[in-house]
Amino acid sequence: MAGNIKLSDQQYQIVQTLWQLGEGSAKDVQQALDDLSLAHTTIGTVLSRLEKKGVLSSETRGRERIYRAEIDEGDVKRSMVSSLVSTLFKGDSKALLAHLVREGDFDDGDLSDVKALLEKENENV
Amino acid sequence: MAGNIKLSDQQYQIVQTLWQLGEGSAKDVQQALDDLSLAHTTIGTVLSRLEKKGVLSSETRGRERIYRAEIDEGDVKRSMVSSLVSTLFKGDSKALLAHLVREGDFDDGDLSDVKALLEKENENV
DNA sequence: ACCTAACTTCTACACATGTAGTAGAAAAGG
DNA sequence: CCTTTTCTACTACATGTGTAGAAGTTAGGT
Repeated sequence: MAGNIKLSDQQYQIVQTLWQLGEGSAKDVQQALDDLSLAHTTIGTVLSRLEKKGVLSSETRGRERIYRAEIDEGDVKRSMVSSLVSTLFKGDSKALLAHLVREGDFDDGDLSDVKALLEKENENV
Repeated sequence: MAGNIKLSDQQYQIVQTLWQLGEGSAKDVQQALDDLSLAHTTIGTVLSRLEKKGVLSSETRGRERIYRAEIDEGDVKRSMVSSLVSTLFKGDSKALLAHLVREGDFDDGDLSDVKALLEKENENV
C-alpha cells in the first residue's frame, strides 16, 4: 500500500515527531522540534498540507487539532530508500552497500555487528 | 567539496547522462533518455537551470551548446546517501544496512558477496 | 459576561521543479 | 540567396515547498 511516499527532510522530521508522540497538536510538534525554530504557524501549515495529502489525519479536540500519522514509518523508509537505490544505484541494493563500505562508513566494530547480522539472516533463510 | 549537492530524480538522470557521455547537447541528452519522452525543450530548460546552479558548465560550439558536468558522481552519491541516512536513520549507516537486510533486499548469493566484501575491508583496516 | 491568551485557519509570497510552446538564430539544402 | 530544418533562449504556467503574518475562534480567568 501507499506505493511511493516521499517526504522532504522537513516533512519527515515532522511526521517522525508524530510517530514518536503517537499524536499531537501543532504546538506539540513545534516544541518537540524546537531546534528547528520554526514559527508555530509554519508547523501548522505543514501539518495541514500533509493532511490534505493523506499522510496525516486529524481530530478536533477542544480548541486543539490533534494530528496523527496515517502512514507507517517502515513503509516510508522502505519507499524512500528504494527510491534512492533506484535512482543512484540502478536498483541494486548491493551497490549501495558497497558504496557505504567503500566510503568507510563502518568501523571495525560495526563490521563485526554487520557480519553477525548477516549470519543471523542467513540462518533464517 | 561541493558540500551538499542534492538533485531530484530527473535532474540526476540528466546529469548522469552527461557523466556517461562525457559531454553533450540537449539533443544528445534527450536521445539518451528517450524512455522519459520529454520534449527537447524541456531538457534544454533543465540543463540551463542546472548550469545556473553551477552543476553544469557549457560551451557554445557552432550552433550547439555543449554541456558537461562540473560535479563528481561520487560526490553526489556520497552527499545524497549521507543526507538520507541522516534524515531516516539519525546518521547511523549501520541502521540503513540493517534496514536493507531486514527488508530482504539481499538474497543468499548477495549475502555471501557482501560478507566477502566486508572481510576484505576488514583486512585493509 | 468580558477580555485575554492560545490555537488554528487563511492568505501570501518566494523559490524550485516539471513541462513545454513560441520566437529567434543559424546551418543546410537547393 | 532564399527556404526549410534544427537548435537554443525566452516565456509561461501548474504544483510543491518553506516560511510566516493576519485574522478568526475558543477556552479560561476574574
